[in-house]
Amino acid sequence: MAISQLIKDSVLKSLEELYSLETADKDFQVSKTKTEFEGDYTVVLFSLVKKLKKSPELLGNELGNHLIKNFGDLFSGFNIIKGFLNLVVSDEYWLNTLNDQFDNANYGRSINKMESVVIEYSSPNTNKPLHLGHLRNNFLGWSIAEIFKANGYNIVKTCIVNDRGIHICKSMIAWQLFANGATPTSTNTKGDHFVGEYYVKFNNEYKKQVEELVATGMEENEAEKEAPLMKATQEMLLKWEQADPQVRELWSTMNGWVYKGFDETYKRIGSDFDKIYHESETYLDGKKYVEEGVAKDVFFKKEDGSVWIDLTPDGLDEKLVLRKDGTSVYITQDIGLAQQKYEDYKMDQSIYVIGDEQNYHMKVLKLICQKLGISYAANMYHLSYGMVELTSGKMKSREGTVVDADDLIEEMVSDARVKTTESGKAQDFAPDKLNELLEMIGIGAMKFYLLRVDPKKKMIFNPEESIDLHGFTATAIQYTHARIKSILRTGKPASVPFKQEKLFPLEKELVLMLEEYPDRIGDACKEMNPSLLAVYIYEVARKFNSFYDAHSILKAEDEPKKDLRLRIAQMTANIISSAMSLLGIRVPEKM
RNA sequence: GGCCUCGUAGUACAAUGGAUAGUAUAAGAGUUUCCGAAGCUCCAGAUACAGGUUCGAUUCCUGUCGAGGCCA
Repeated sequence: MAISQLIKDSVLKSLEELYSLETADKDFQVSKTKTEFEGDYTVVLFSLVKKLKKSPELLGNELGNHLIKNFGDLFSGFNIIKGFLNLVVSDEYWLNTLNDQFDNANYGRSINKMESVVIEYSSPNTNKPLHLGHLRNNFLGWSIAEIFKANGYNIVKTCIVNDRGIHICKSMIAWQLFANGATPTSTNTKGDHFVGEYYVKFNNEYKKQVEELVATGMEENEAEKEAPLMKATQEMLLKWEQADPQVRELWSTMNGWVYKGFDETYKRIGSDFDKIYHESETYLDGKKYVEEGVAKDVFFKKEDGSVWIDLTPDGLDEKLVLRKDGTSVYITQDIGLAQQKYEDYKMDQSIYVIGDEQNYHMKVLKLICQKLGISYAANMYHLSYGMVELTSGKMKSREGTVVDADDLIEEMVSDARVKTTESGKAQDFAPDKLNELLEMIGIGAMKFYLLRVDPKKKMIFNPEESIDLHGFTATAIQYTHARIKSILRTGKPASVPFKQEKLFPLEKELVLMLEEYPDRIGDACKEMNPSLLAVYIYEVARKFNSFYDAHSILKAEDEPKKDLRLRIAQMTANIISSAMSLLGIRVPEKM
C-alpha cells in the first residue's frame, strides 16, 4: 500500500483513538511537504481544528505524538508550523520500498476492475491527410487507453471514419475532372496526400466558378449553388446514396488510397484500433432510435414532419434530430453509433476523444442518450481537448496554415538527426539502429510536447520550441534513462540487499517520488489526463540527475551504499520506461 | 444576440481552497583530470482589473475589460 494511504489510515485511526471522532467528520488533507520545511508528508489541520476546538499546536502535538508512539515503523519525527503537521517518514520505510519494488515491472497493473471501457479517438475524414490537431487527438486517445489498462480496465479502442458525404464527393469529382487517371503509385504520392490534393483542387476550381458567375451578375449564395462543380458534386452524392456501382467503385478506390496513407502514419506514430467503424455503414442506424424516441415521447414531431427534442428544462435548446425530409443530422448518426458500440461491446463506460468545439454537441448527445434510457449514458464522457494553435494564430485550411502530420513527423525526426550528429553521440550505431533511435527521439519529442499540457486547454504549437531537446522534453527523460542503463551495464544490485542505516536527502527525495508512481497512474486515470504523468516523470528524471550529480553510484562510499544506489537507479529506469510507455513514448538503452 | 471556455514572468506551461505562486525556455554567473555536460548549481523575473465569500483565494461568486469556441 502506498505511503499516502498509510498516512491517511494511521491519522484516521489516531483521531478515533484520541478523540473518538465520527468517520464523517474526519476529512483532512495529506500532501507532500514543501521542500523548504522539514518532513515528507503534511497533514493540514485546519478543518480538524474547527471540529475539535483545539489550537493547531495542541492538536498537532497530540496527533504527532500518538502517531510516533503507535506507528513508529512509519514515522520518525514531526513538527508543527501554523496549522500544518509535517511528518517525517522513517528511512526504514523507504529502504523497504526500495528492496521490494526496485525491479517491479508491473506498477499498478495487478488490479483487474472487470470493467470495460470503449475509447473512441482519431476519427479522420477520408478527404485529406492528418494534421497537427489529429496528432493531439491520437496521442491523447492512445495514452488514455494505456493509462486505463494500467488501472485494470478492459479497453476497446475504436475509431469512426468519416468516409462519406459531400466533402468526400468533392475530391472524387476533382479527380474525375482533373487527374487524367493519375494514381498515388503513378505520381509516387502518399495516398492520403494524393486525395487531399484533389480536395484542394476542387475548392480552387469551385472558387473560380463562383467568381465567374458573380461576375455575370449572380448573387454570391446563388452562385455557390449554381456552380457546375457543386451541382456535379450534389449529383454524385445522390448517386452514392443510391449505391450507383460506378460511383461506389471510384469511392472505394479513392478511400482505399487514403487508408493506405493513414495506415502508414498510424504505424509510424504507434496508433492503433481494435475496431474501426465507417460512417458509410452506420449513418442510417440512428433513425430507428428516433422513431422509438418519438413513441416514448422523448422526441416530438413538428407540423412539417421534422423531429425535435426539447432540452430547455436542462438549460439547453430545442435540438433537431431528424430533418423534415426524413434525413439524419449528425446527432442522429451519433445516437446510432452509440447504440451500435453498446451492442458490440456492452461497455460500462464510453469515452469520446473529440475537440472542444463539440462541447455543446456532446452534452446534447449524452442528454439524449440518457433520456432514451441507454444504460451506460451516465458514463459517457467527452474527453474534450483544446485546439492546437500556431504562434502565428489558428490553423486554417483555407489559408494553407495547416500543419501536416507527416511533414511535422519528418521534420522532428530529421531534426533529431541533426542534433544527434552535432552532439557526437551515437557514432557507433549501425544505420538501422540509428534510424530507430531517431524515430524514438523525434516522435517522442513531439508526443511529449503535445501531451505535457492539460488536454482541456488549448495550446500553442511553437515549431522551434517543439524540436528543442533540452528542458521539459521527452529527450531529456530518454537521456536520463540511457544514462542509467549505461551504469547498470557495469553494476547490478545484489541479489540480497545489504543492511542500510540512513539515506541522504537526495536519495530519500528520489525514492519518495518513485514510491508515488502507482498513485500517479491512478490520478492520471481519474482525471483522464496524461499530462500528470508527463510532469511527474520529468520531475523524477530531474531528481535523478541531481542525485546522480551529488552521489557516485559505482564508486559509492561502501558496498551497501553502492547496492542501495544501484537499486534506486534500477527503480528509476523501470519507472521512466513504464511511465513513458503509458504516454506512447519509447526509451532507448543507449543514445 | 444567447450559451460555454480561458486571461499567471519576455515566451510556453504548472499549482484537489493551504505555507514564501512552481517548471521550462530566452537573459546573466558558474560547473568536465572522477559512473554519459542532451546534465548539474546559482541568479533574476508573473496571478488582467474592481468588489465579495473565509482562518486562508491563481482557484469559489458578481461585475468590467480582453481572447477563443458553439448556436443560428
